[in-house]
Amino acid sequence: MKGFTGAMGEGVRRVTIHDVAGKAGVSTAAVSHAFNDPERLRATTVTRILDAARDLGYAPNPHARALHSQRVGVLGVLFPQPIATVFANPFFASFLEGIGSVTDERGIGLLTVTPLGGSLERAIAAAPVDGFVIIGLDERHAEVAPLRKRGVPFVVVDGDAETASSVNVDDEGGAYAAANLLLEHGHRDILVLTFHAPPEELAKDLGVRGRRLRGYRRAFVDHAVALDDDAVVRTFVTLEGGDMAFAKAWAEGARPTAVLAASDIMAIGAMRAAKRLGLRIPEDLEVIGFDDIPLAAASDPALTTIHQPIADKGRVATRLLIRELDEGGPRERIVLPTELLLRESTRAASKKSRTQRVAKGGTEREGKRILKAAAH
Amino acid sequence: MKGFTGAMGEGVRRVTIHDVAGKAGVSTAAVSHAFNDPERLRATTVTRILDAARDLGYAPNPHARALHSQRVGVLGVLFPQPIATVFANPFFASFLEGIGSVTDERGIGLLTVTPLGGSLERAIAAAPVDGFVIIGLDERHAEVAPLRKRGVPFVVVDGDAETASSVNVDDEGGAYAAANLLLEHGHRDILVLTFHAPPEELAKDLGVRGRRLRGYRRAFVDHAVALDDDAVVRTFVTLEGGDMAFAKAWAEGARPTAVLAASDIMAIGAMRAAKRLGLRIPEDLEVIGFDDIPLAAASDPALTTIHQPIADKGRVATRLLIRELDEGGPRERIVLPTELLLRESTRAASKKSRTQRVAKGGTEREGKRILKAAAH
DNA sequence: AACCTTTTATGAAAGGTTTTACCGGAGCGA
DNA sequence: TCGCTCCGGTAAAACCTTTCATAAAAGGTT
Repeated sequence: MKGFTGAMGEGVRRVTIHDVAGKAGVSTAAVSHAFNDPERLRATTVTRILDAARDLGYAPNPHARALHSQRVGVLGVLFPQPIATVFANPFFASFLEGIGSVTDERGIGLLTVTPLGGSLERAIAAAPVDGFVIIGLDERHAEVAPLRKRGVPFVVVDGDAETASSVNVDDEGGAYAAANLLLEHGHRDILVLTFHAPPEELAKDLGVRGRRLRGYRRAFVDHAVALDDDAVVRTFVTLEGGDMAFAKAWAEGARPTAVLAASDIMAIGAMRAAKRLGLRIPEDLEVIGFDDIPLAAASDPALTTIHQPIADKGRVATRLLIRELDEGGPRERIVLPTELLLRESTRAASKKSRTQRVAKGGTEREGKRILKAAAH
Repeated sequence: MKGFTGAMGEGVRRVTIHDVAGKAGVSTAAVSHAFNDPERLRATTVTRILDAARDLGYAPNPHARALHSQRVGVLGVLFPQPIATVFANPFFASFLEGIGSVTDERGIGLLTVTPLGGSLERAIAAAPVDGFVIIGLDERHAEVAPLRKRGVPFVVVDGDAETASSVNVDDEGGAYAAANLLLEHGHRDILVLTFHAPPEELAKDLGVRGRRLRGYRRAFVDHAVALDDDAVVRTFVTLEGGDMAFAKAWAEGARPTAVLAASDIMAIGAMRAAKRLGLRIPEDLEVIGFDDIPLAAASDPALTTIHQPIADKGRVATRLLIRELDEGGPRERIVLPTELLLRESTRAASKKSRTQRVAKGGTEREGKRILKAAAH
């Protein structure tokens, strides 16, 4: 860890508990008590101390406090990618919003932790936090393992964990519903857009990518439709990635009548490419995404997609972590429901409500029930 | 500060430098040296210590390190509002992206700090950071003043500061350009949407709001057009705020031919209301925003606006702060340029490039030059 | 072998807080 | 008056690391 090396701005030594004790004519212990357990002291003494503290502008040193209590009141959110890309991604924005709503109400700080000089492990070691929410990284990941050893509690989101709590959404069920919709519409030539992943995940269809792909595949099997390997394309989780992937497939002669994208942003990219090629959506091409990012509703046409409760994932994970920190609560595996959201990029099949539930999903309320049920 | 109270997850006492020293048969000082200044030790000793450390899974305690060195390697970003609203706001997302790009490359952590139980002051006191980037808060703000006393360096963004560096954009110039465009298009009945602000700022037209309003007013004066007080409406910086404000003005009989909004999101809200009322944009109503958030380009019609380099503000502020921390660099006042971006919510006036520069603005490169120039 | 100079390693202090154990005194009942 | 409890407060240890001054070891000279 490099960080800063130079000297402090001004030479103003910070006022410490000793200064306050001196001014108030008491011991440092008394000052500490005045702040943390005023009952133990005579009322007059307390006010005398508090007055002195205010005059001096005293505030307890967070580092000293943390060192002693082994608690800083800060939670780390561990991302596998540079922070700039994190904040540029609306998915993470929603996720952080969920986490933030909990930390805020508990008066806890939020530290974003990203690879330090390429190494997540170093970043983890240097982070002054009480626990981690880990997103999109498997517990088995080499960089994460040391956490266990250090005894720092963590919760895994969008990943599997044996030794820690985990929060996931029903990726497979959502993917099944998405593929099922297109197959029911009669499509037989569907382009599947999925994303890049580390080799070990690819090999075993692990992680989010694997689960979604499994859902797609299961629907194809149930409809007795073959899913050609050529029809499954891996690309980047960006608008450009989706655009390129569709354009490339088209250029190579593919003529899909529908697109099944494992992420909204790729779906929107594919729509852009399709429109450029003169295709009408949904008349010539039906498109369905995954995630329901804010842009999905605003895109043209509005994107039919699988909604997943992104902010809720953050909220649930954070509550779990805090409980583990506070009470050493039990490990849990939470799976939140997903939901099919019919918008304009697919043809209306019935005159039912535009928002219909996925068979395997459920309402948000059910999601909370799942959480509660699992809590015992 | 409440935070956690309970016991640590497992009883596994963390491995300390003493454990490593014991295992390697050396003193704790030697272990410290092995990590921080290996040259001082014999090579064989170093490897022996490092091996022991690895076996034990040792990592230096960040809190102890921070306490001793008076440095944690974490920067705080101070927001005047709950964290959930922060991450929900694309403006802040861009801003954080800029900050993050710098902290990341320096291996520094990023802590978001928001009011703790309603009090920013308490949040500030409890935050384990080396310095703050303060956004949208005046240095004179009662909650911020204690920072000075505590000797924690900070940089103010979108606010004025006497005793600290500040980073702002040319709000007034941008606003002038926006108003000027509409006035040149011949509009005489313009609805101005501005936002709520604390009373003291309102009174003196301080802060971002004041500067933008000043720019609008100056243009009106230059065009010898009166700006009626009724035509300046204060509302919330949300889509709903802009929608409501326009609808209300309309309901009260106002029939503006153009809208001058001090923020994109309000402009988009106003467009929504106008479309609902059957107005065509830009034929019946020209609209211009401010900020150039991502949504501005995606809205329908695409919003003409004043671009401000949001991410750059974050980057510049962070570099300034780090320099002050490292070298105690001098205070600076940076003003970054703004830029008029012509899109679809205003009528095309000429066949020139769709992006044209504001007289008082400049390119990004010029922005950097300003920074550099000011650095001496 | 004695002495000097480097090199290598250590002891102890410092950094600021919280907390445990304890102490002196006051009040009270016997 | 003795002995007990309770109150208000304090001393000192503990949290873990880094660093300064210094000691010990190693190596080289005479």
